[in-house]
Amino acid sequence: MEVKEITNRDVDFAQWYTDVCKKADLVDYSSVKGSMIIRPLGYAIWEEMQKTLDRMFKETGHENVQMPMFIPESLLNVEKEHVKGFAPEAAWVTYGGSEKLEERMCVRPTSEVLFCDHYKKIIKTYRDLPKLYNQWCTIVRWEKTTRPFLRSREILWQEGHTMHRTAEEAIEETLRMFNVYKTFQEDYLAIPVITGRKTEKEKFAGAEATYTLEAMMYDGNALQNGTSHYFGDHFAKAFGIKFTDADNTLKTPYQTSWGVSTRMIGALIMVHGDDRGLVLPPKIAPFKVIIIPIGDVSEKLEELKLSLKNADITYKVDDSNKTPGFKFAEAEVKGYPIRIELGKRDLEQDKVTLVRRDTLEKTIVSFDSIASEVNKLLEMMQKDMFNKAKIRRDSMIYDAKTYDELLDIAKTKQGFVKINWCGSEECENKIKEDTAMKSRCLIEDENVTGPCTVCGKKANTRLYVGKQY
RNA sequence: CGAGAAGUAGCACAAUUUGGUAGUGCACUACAUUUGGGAUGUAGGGGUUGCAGGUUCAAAUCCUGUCUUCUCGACCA
Repeated sequence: MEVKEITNRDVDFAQWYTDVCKKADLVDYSSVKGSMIIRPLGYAIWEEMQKTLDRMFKETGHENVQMPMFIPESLLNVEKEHVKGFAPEAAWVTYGGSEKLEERMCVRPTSEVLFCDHYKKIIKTYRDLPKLYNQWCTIVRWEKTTRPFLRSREILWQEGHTMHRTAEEAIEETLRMFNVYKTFQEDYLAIPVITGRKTEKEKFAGAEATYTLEAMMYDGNALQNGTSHYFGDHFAKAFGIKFTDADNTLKTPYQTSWGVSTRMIGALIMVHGDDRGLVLPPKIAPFKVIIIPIGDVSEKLEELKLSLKNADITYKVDDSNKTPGFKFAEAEVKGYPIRIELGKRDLEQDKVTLVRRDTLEKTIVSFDSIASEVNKLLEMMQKDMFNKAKIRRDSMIYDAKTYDELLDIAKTKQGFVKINWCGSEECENKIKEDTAMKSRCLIEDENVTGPCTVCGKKANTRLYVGKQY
């Protein structure tokens, strides 16, 4: 296996990202534009994400289902804001075999309408509520510009769709799942996220409110890393979903949806990676440890494997015929949290060398204490990675009081900017035209002092703006 | 979708200007020796030059179309 130079992260971030994706064997391109091949390491990371999230979904009462992949045009047309948002990027099926279809069908770009169509049939009484469904699937959006993990035409994701008896319950659900995402991203991916509501302009097509998780990449750009939507009863009304409540009157239920995708893998790369390649937070790494035997140490290797296994530490062994230096470099590209160098020199004193991937710091420990030392390091590393990312992010958040200040920051710095905002779309558009920055989310826990940073009129909220992927 | 660039072995490239046997390095395979930061020796394998047409005695090379990738913009979970 070849390990080649990776472009310097500070010289050309875009090229660095592509290099890491390819050289860590996460993805490959295919002959299908905009669809990526997720290779074993990339997919294993996704499986780790799925495993944890699926558990969290089930702990909060959700059930998995599988919906159709195709949406007849008439069904997509039922909710008009929704169609307007998604029709421009829908892929259409017009033939079945050699026969032209009477009604064309799009490949689902998201499944709200399919769930509604189904909910209409199965919700009759308040006793049927809430309905808490989730599906793991792929969706298709005909994106024009694509990049591995960040934006593709075929998206591997999870979408939760729920129906509730009251608006309050639905809002509670929207926020509950929003918090599940936040916990997952911060505790498992070690990615600090900024959370808040999207502006009217940026919210999901058909939603009443969209809550977003915004992560800052190493280069200061934002990546929307997950969303949770409250729909009110728009879709339910459009679809005619009704239930009999306890007071024997017909009512319309309230709806939510929420999703995260393999885009999170892109975030993982761009938040934690370095010039040597991928750096995986221990909790999401498919293998916590890579063992590199140096010379003939087969007897001790078996012993080591057993003690890791007994401690439930997942590992891989690189027993190829390469030189140690080569194996070290490759282990670094692939981001294994801990490398164990098992060589004769240390073993003579009953020691082994542990190297943590994030700091490349070496620790020499006694052979008998490996498992507990590894666990200690993994735990420390998980915390350190989060803190490091948070410190960097916080140092790249600016506050602009005046429009000139905003323009200056946009020109000379990278990162997010906090501003005062009057709430008008004109001001959002102006920022975008002048700086290429878009609204990230509202800042609801800060008081507004002073006028709108853009137009100088009365501001009624604080807002994060920033460039995005 | 607009502007620009590029596609020759797994990768990086040469041969294209001036049409004439597709080549180099790394990687790969076998064996041996090695092993604490990208090994060494010996012997080997791998190509319808992105794809489709056209011009020509002859096309990697010239012409047309098309696809894919990258960069920037527009669009966008």
